[in-house]
Amino acid sequence: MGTSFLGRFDYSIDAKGRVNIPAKFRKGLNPEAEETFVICRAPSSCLRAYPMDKWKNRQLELDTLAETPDGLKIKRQTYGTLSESTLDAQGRVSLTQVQMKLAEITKEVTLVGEGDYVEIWDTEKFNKYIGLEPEEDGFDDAHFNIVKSEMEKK
Amino acid sequence: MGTSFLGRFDYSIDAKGRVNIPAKFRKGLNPEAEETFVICRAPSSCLRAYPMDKWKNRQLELDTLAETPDGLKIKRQTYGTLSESTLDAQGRVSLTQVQMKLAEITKEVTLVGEGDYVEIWDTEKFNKYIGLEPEEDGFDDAHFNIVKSEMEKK
DNA sequence: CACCATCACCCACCATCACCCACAATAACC
DNA sequence: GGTTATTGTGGGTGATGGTGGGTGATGGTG
Repeated sequence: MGTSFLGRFDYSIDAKGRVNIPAKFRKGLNPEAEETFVICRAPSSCLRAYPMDKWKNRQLELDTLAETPDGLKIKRQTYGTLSESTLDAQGRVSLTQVQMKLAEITKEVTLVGEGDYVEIWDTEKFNKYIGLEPEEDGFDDAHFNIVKSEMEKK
Repeated sequence: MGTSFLGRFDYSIDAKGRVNIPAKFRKGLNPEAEETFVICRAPSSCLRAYPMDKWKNRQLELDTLAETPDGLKIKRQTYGTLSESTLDAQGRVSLTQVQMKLAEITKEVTLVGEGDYVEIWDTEKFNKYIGLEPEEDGFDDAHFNIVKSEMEKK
């Protein structure tokens, strides 16, 4: 099975593009994942790291996409930023230049466990996105929009 | 079986039209492929390289196309840019003039593993296509369009 | 049949990455 | 609170992988 990834962790990326994976996540890894993550692009120009076993499902989804302009683009945008990375002896994965450029990662990195996968963000960018600065982030708007649309369904 | 091709790799093409195939992909090659790729045209004016064994399936698909104007055109556009290329001792394939012209390949080349096949692009062209510059690329739009159309099916 | 261009094969160099070790900082434990 | 285990960070090095060029065989052309 493997446990699900939960929690936020802040690390730094070194000159070789290596980022630490939280010990907690490493311990929860499925043996079938073979210590390997698939890292690719996700919405809002961030990265997602799937342990190998979980990635399989995601790939199945991608492969069923029709070869429409949108379908092709999504596939290429995903595969075109993708890499496989196996944990080194210290429990790190490494990012490619392309991935770092896309996610605007420079030095500080934030990992967010979201169940089956881990998102990798530039720390500053992520803080802005979630609106660590109170009252500026649209959290309330998004929340109330959803509540509202739920109510309209009924 | 052979593993599926995954990941992006950037190389350069030499004066003889030779492009490297990632060591990772070579290792995943099926013995039945006999180190040989079939290279042909794909949507968006790029190239696809199928290992011989996987190509067979693609050819079956093509052969079932009806002889409508569209069907004929697709077949001729595919067969008309096609070449077979066997890996040399350094693990490279070579592209034809026609293929390079079609894909606008000059020097830098990007290979994208997409499961059963590998796409070959001019690096600059590909970066523009996938929108490496964040927030300008329509990734989110395409993503949400697909999610939306999935929801509408249900 | 002679000539020339092209391709397949061979060899040599250099950059990059995977692996290894070493240390610092933190957390856990007694 | 002191000691030990764990976790995160950084850097060196040898093996592997990518690039470029030379040469003889092969096939097309006049």
